[in-house]
Amino acid sequence: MALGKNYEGQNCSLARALELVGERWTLLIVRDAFYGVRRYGDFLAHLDIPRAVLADRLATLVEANVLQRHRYQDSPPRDEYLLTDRGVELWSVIYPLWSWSERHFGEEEPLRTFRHVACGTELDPAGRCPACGGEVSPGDVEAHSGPRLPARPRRDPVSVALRQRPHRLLQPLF
Amino acid sequence: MALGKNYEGQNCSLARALELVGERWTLLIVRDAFYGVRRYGDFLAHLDIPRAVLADRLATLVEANVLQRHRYQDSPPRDEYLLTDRGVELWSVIYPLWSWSERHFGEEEPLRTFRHVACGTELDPAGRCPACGGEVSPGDVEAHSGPRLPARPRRDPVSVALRQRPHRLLQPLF
DNA sequence: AGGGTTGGTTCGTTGAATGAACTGACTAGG
DNA sequence: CCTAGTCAGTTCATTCAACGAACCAACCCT
Repeated sequence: MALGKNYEGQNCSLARALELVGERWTLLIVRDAFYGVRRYGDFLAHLDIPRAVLADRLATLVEANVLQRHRYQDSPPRDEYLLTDRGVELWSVIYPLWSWSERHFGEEEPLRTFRHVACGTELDPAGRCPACGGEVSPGDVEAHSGPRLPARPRRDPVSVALRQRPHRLLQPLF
Repeated sequence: MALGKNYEGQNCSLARALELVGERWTLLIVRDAFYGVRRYGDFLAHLDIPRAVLADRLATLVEANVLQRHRYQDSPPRDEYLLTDRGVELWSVIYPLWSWSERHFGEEEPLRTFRHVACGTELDPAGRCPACGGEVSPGDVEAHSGPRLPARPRRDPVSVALRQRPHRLLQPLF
C-alpha cells in the first residue's frame, strides 16, 4: 500500500492538492489534528501507522504549512503539531468526505456525529447548521460519539477520550 | 508511488472513504468524469496513468457504484464510464479540495474557474453561488479555461477541448 | 547507575505503481 | 480476402513507497 506523490504536468490545482494531502495517511493525520491530537505518540497510537511514515508525513505537512510545530516544553524538549489556518480550511474537504461516506456506506446509526456547538444540531452534508442556517467553522463543531458503538472498539487513549465525552474540534484532547 | 488500500480498525467513515477514493489516481479519474470524460482511452491520454492502474481503478469504482459502465455501441462493443448519483455527490469533496489548493497554492490568476451556469458567477469556496445565494449542483456548473494559460499546455484531446470552450460538467466532452 | 518515556531513524521485506510489450476483438480500406 | 489500424484492455519485469521490528538518543526520575 503506497500512494505516490507526483502528478506533474496535470496543470490542475486538484492534482497539486493531491500531491500533498492525497498521500496515504495524510488526511487521517489531519483529521486527528482536528480531534485535538497533537503529539507524535498519540498520532502513532491512534492510527497504527508505521513510525517512519508518520515522521515523513508530519514533516511534509509542516513544510507545506498545513501544520506548525510548536515547542510546548523545554526539558525534555517536546513539540506539538498544530493546524495552521491553511490546515483548518481543510475542514471543508474532510467533513464532506466523511459525510459522503457516512451517507453511502454507513449503517443506519452512525458511530459519530458532528454538531454545531451553539445549538446542538447535527451538521448537514455541506457542513452547515440547518438550525442556524449558516456555515459552521470547525472550532464551533463538537464531535459526539454514538449512537452506535464500534464492533471492536479501539483502546488507545485518543479513541477512549473521543468515546467518553463530546469533544470540541481543535481543542487539545488531553 | 503507491497508495495503500486498507485502513482497517479505524472505526471511521473517513477511513472507509479513503480506502476507496484515497487510492492514487482515483480522485483524478472522478474529476475527469465530471469533465465529461467517459472512455478508457480518453482517461488514459488525459491522465498519463499506467493502463493497468486505470483498469483497476475503473473496476473498483464501478464495483463501489461510484461509476457505472454503460454499453453505448455494440459493434465493436464499447462501454463508457458514467458517474452515478453516488459519484456525483463527490462534487462536494472535489470542488472544495480544488478550491483549497487554488487559494493556498495557486497563482494570482487561475488556470480554470467554475461558474454557475445560470448567472455566470464564480463559485465560492464552499461551492455555492454568491449571486444566487444557494447550493449549486455540479450539473449547473460550467468549467471555464483561463484567465492564465498553462506554462506547458497538454495536447491530448481532453485538455484541448477543455481549453477551447467553457464546458458544462457531466456533459459528454465529445 | 538503571529504568522509563518520548520521538524519532535505520533497514530488510512486502507490495503497489510504473511502463513497455503483448493480446484480442473488431472495423475499414484495398 | 488480406492487411493495417483502433480500442480496451492484460502481462510482466522493474522501481519505489509502505511496513514493521529493531535500534538510538535525549532526557527524566529514583
